[in-house]
Amino acid sequence: MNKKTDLRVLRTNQSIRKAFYELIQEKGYEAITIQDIADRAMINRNTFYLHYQDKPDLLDICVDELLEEIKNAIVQCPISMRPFSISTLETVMQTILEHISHNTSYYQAMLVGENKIYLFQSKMEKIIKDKLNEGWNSPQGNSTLTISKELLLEYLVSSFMGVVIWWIKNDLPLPAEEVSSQFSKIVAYGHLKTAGIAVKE
Amino acid sequence: MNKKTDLRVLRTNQSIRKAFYELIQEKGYEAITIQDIADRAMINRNTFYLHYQDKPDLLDICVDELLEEIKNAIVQCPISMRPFSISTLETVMQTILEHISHNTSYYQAMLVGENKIYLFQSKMEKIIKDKLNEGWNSPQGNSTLTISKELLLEYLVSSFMGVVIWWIKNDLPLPAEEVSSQFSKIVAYGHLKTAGIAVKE
DNA sequence: TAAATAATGAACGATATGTTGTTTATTTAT
DNA sequence: ATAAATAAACAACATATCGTTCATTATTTA
Repeated sequence: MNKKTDLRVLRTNQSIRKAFYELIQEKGYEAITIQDIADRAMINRNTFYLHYQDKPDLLDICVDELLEEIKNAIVQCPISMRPFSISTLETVMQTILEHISHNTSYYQAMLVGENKIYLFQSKMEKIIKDKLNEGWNSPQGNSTLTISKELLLEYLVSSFMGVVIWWIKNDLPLPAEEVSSQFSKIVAYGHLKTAGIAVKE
Repeated sequence: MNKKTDLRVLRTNQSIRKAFYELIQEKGYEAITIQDIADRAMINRNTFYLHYQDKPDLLDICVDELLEEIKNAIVQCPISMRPFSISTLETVMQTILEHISHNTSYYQAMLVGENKIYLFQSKMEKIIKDKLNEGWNSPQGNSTLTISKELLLEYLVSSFMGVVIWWIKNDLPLPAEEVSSQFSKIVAYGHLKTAGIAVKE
């Protein structure tokens, strides 16, 4: 009687999700029709509407479900920005990378290729930004930054996402610990010096 | 007789572009119908098809025209990555920022807000990446980087775009020279130290 | 086994698309 | 200034997708 106990509901729903992720990678979200999903999931087009309002509804639910997992993964990571603690930033990234490594195909569909879902990236950026922002909200009084905090956050989030996406796109070429370790070093010391590139004024 | 001399063509085309940019910001690209554009531009729906194949065609042309200007702006900027020269990176960013400041409304529509055009950002990232990549193509032999060059490029481009978008989003709060100067310093020395934030191991 | 409910299948109106003609208005060239 | 060229307007069309309704069939739960 409960919606989640009826095997038909579960099976249909699984088929829809699977078909949807496949089609996103094949033809991109916008090009997908409800009939496409129904055909691939081998259900009647009408059945789709018994489970989701429309295509954006399906996308939102998929996106939010994945992001909810990221939120849960990092919620207990401690974070401190003043003083900046390398280990905490490293922990956040490593936690996220490890979560991604257990659900690679989903994140591949969401974040890689010309059919990637920019809504997902944008929402994920917000989550990272909020998390990093926590580190500044500790009651230590305002100090005098020579750069706008907003600019700093933007910079940090952008590079963070850049590295994460690079990692997924290249099929996780390095262990999660190594990527997060290198990233935090780059952030702290400047990536050119970290990489061993000479700098001339 | 030439398509570009007939005032009717020019006027109609201008109306279409203007309507298109407005509608992108108002309701987002996907929600726009050809009829919307025709109504706003005060032309017959049919007339649209005399100028563009379809909606994606119009978008592509708008995007590529803007990007062409960016390409032209930075094509003559010298760039060197080994040794890394702060001034060259600074020059590239400053050139781009100044170009943007002369066409703010277009870049606002393309890069800011929930209706931004991710295709544009993605193509712009590629242009920046190619440009930065030039700096490595000088014949100096392979050196041993401690980080993958691809990772480094991804990091650089992501942070570059992050700063640019932040700048546009906040209505160009600082002069272009200052943003590009600070950015290159962050890149070279690490943003935390640049910002005056203490780092603890 | 009976009741509940999920899924099917057919049909519908509404909306947007892209195309094809024809007519009107404007521009260019003679 | 006028005639030829062409852009734009207007109407009509077939097609596709959407979201909904309703009756019927199949499956699951109680």
